[in-house]
Amino acid sequence: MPRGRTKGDHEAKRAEIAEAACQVILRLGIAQTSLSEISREMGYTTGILRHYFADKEELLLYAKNLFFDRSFERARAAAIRHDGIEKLRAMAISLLPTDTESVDRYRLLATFNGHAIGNSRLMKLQQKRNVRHWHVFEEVITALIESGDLPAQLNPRLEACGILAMIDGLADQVIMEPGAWSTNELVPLLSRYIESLRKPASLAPQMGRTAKQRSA
Amino acid sequence: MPRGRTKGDHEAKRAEIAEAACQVILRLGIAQTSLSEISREMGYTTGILRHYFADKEELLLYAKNLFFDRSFERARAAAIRHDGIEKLRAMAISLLPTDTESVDRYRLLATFNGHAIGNSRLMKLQQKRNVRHWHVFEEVITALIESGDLPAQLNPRLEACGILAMIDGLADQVIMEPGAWSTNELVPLLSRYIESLRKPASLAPQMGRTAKQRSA
Amino acid sequence: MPRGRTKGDHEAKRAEIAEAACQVILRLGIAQTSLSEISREMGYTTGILRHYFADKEELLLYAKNLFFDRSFERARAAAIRHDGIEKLRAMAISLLPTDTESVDRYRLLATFNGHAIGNSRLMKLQQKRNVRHWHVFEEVITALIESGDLPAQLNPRLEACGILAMIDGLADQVIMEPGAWSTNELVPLLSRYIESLRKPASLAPQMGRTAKQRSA
Amino acid sequence: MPRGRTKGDHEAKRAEIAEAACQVILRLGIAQTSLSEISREMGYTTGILRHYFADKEELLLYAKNLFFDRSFERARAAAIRHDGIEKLRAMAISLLPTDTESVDRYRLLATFNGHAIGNSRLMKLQQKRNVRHWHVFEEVITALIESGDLPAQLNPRLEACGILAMIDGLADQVIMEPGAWSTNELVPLLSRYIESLRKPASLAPQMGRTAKQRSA
DNA sequence: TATGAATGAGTCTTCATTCAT
DNA sequence: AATGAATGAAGACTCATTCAT
Repeated sequence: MPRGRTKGDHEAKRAEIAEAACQVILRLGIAQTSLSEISREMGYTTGILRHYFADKEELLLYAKNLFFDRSFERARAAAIRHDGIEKLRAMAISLLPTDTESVDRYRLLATFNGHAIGNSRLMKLQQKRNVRHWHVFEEVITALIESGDLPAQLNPRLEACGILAMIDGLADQVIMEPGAWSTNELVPLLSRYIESLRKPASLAPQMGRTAKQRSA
Repeated sequence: MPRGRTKGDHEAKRAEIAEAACQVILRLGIAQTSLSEISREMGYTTGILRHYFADKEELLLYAKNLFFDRSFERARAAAIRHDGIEKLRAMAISLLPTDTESVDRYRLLATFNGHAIGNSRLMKLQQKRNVRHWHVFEEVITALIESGDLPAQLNPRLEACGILAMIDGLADQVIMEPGAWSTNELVPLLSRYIESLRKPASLAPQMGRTAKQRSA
Repeated sequence: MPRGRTKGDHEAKRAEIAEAACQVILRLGIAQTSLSEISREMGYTTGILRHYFADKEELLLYAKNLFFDRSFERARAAAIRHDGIEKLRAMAISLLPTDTESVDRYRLLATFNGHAIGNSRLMKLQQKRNVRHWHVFEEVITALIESGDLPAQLNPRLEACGILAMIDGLADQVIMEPGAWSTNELVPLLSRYIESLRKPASLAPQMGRTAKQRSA
Repeated sequence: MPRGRTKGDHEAKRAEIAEAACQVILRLGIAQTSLSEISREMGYTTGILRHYFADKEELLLYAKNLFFDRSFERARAAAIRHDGIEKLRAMAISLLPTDTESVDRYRLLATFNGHAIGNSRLMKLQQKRNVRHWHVFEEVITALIESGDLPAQLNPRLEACGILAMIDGLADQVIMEPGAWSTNELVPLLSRYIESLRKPASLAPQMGRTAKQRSA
């Protein structure tokens, strides 16, 4: 082999760099995340980054995708062992921030989301990830409706959005006060939400914000 | 001396600057928000900022507080005209992102939250705001339990967290795809969630992520 | 006047900076002309350049224009005191590099021309300057033809190009060996060239590079 | 050992690299010409250059010489088939930029000349090339004077400079607007210039720039 | 109060060069 | 001979901050 180095290393190194970048972000915040700090995190010098990424933006983008695009695979994997509405519940719960690693993942998500505000290019990329995410849920919900496990009047797209909202919202709370919420509290909360999809009667005729119908 | 309004003007100018800062953040993203851009937004030059804020950090902090500390007052105000569980619903709905202004408020929130990751000082400040926020809900929920409108076994603190999670989570979704979700969809979703608090039977005995108990 | 500084300074400072840039280019070459060297040349620090120029390219462009766009005004001024073919001669001679200052001007010209190769944007700008330059000559030649001072069969555009070529070519030679050519040598050479425009008989029937007509 | 050609290959590779360097310079400009771009132009990677050149400067110098040192051989070759003043004309015309290749040669010349400004070492090298260049013309002119084809009062050194100036000056114009000047225009112009050497009467008594003598 | 000139540190980016393979 | 990983220095550019007016 006349190659000075092997080719496989390249992608692995990109991942290593991305990992380092995430560590720095979590430690110092994205505003203080400099390339020199990232390379120092790895024990290298700045110049090396150029071998693997065209510029800082590409590096951050890669880092973002590397970690988040995997999360919905996790959800799919969690679903596979369950049936009926349990499938939905298993998926949702698998996405909850339950340990340091998953909390950090949500901290990174919050970072990248915040970073995308005001940057339409980044925002579009975040959108895409998000859409892919709730497609996973949408599919399962649609199947559950067809199988009769969930009421027919549910809008799968909206319900997928709702579940994701609940999960992300809880994650936001956990991020903010890591010690304040235990898995034992969050799981039942999320379970009850999913359970509530089965009796969506009250969803019927509600309009806008003045909503006075129920007082009748 | 007729300059009695001097101090008031001073505070008014601080608010004006903070407003400009938020506009710039929404337009360019916080990473691209420079002091010169903020002053240009107002039609002034950089030097003026020094008269009103010690440094950039103070300015951003002030901007953040100015807009977010008001949001839960809005919720309180919305609650006042309602009774029973309707009070809770009205508060929640009043916080939903329904127009450009409120969407922008959540975009700013996402920005500041992301910006606080990795910066413990900022994070603590965000926490405080958040705590104050769900205290408002906690109080109302506690009152509703006492009045019998909500089941006694509910944990007010946790339920407040849940409602806020739902609202913030929905806001996150709206931020990402502003046109995708209408108020007519979000309000019933949120209403159903609040409705589900009334029958928390299923909340009882759920553990961890394996959760197979209910299939018995 | 509530102004911190006067406005007139601004343009003057730009010229001062441009002047410094040219000095550095002449001393170190354009490849070694860094912004820090330019600011050091002026006794300032690097940051100041940003007040007056968006980036390095704009600075260099401004420097180029500042010095070269004036040169053909010099030619026009030189022409004004003369008539007939003497006008042409006076213009041409006024453009010759005769002292340190004018030699430096041609050294800068060579630098900027070389710098524009491979950069179509810069090249277009150089073109424009050049075109304006020989328009000055073209006009005078056209007038001299009409007045009968020069033969009617001359192509003013081509002859303008020829005179400029002669001048620039001589300047190139002078640049390369500053001491080798005296004004006393160059002026007669250029004069004879201009003189030769009066008897353009031989210009008639010459084609391409094989040119065998004279052997007849 | 059948590697008798090793050294020849080495030199051939140097030329190949130099050729690539020139292509990159013409495409991107010398300021943007990086070693990695040069090696990429050849389909190699950066490391290879080290085997053939000590550093970048040596490479560029080699590239410069490779192409320009050949040009006056071209002139000599063109001269050989002609006699009398035709010899001079043939030489001059052979140096005119008439096709893409020769235009590119002058573009490179302008680049290297510009690059040498402010760098005395490079400037001296350019000088040497230039001197060799007009020595070729000087010799021919001297011979033509001796043979009576040109007037005795001509200064061969100065006239060589003049012819080169005319050629280089025209080349400068062609470089700037490649499509603007045809060979059919340039050749007669240059021919007339050379023709004018035969009647150098007017060269006699001209001084400085005030030159009013001829109006007597 | 407001300006804008000037600073200077920090960051990204480029790139020639080295070297193990 | 050729690769490409890694270095490290240098340069452009950004920007918060200071300050004389």
